[in-house]
Amino acid sequence: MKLSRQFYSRDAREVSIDLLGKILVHDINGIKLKGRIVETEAYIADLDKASHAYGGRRTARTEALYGKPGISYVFSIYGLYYCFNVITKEEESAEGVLVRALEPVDGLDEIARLRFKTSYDKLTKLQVKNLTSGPSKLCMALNITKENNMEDLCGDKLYIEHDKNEDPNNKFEIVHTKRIGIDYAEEAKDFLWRYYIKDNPYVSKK
DNA sequence: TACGGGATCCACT
DNA sequence: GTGGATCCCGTAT
Repeated sequence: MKLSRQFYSRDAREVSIDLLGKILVHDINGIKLKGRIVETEAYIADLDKASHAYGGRRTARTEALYGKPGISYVFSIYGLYYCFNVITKEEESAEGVLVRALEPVDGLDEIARLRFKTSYDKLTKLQVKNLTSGPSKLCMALNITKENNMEDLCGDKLYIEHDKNEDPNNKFEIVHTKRIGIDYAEEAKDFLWRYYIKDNPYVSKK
């Protein structure tokens, strides 16, 4: 079952936590690439010097952050990579969740090809671990690019769904810790706004 | 119009 | 653990 607009219409920190264990799906001409979300980070412009929209900064790039909950914000970084966020809370609020790592679930051969140009069964152990264990790795793996910026995740192409195999009696443990790669953000760099599933091998950094 | 740097990854040491 | 890749965007001139 697909996550509803309502799911996204909450504080980015709550959404970050509840996204753990959910399945990100990119439908590429009928081939479904799927990964279980195992690591997220919250960004809340009003409180957060690490946010691209801090201080009400509003440009062509950050426009998605101000959009309605449940749309994507994909930005490019270091000239060659992309990062994927989901927008939360409400229009004009500039809150979002960076999806930092996935555990590959479906479309494994296609994912392996997109990352390493080979089939899944030919991957080394290290390559398997590196398939989706980082924010830009997962974009390469699921073929998420700037073309997917401001995509409505309540649509049929790029969306997030509940994991039907999740066992409600055996809930995973969630670690709350500091975010990555934002040392410039002064006090905000110490906010415990990164969340991950304890002991999952695809988490980008312990 | 120019310049500097980034919510990263990878190869190499 | 370190540095290079590589380009788009934000900010200043």
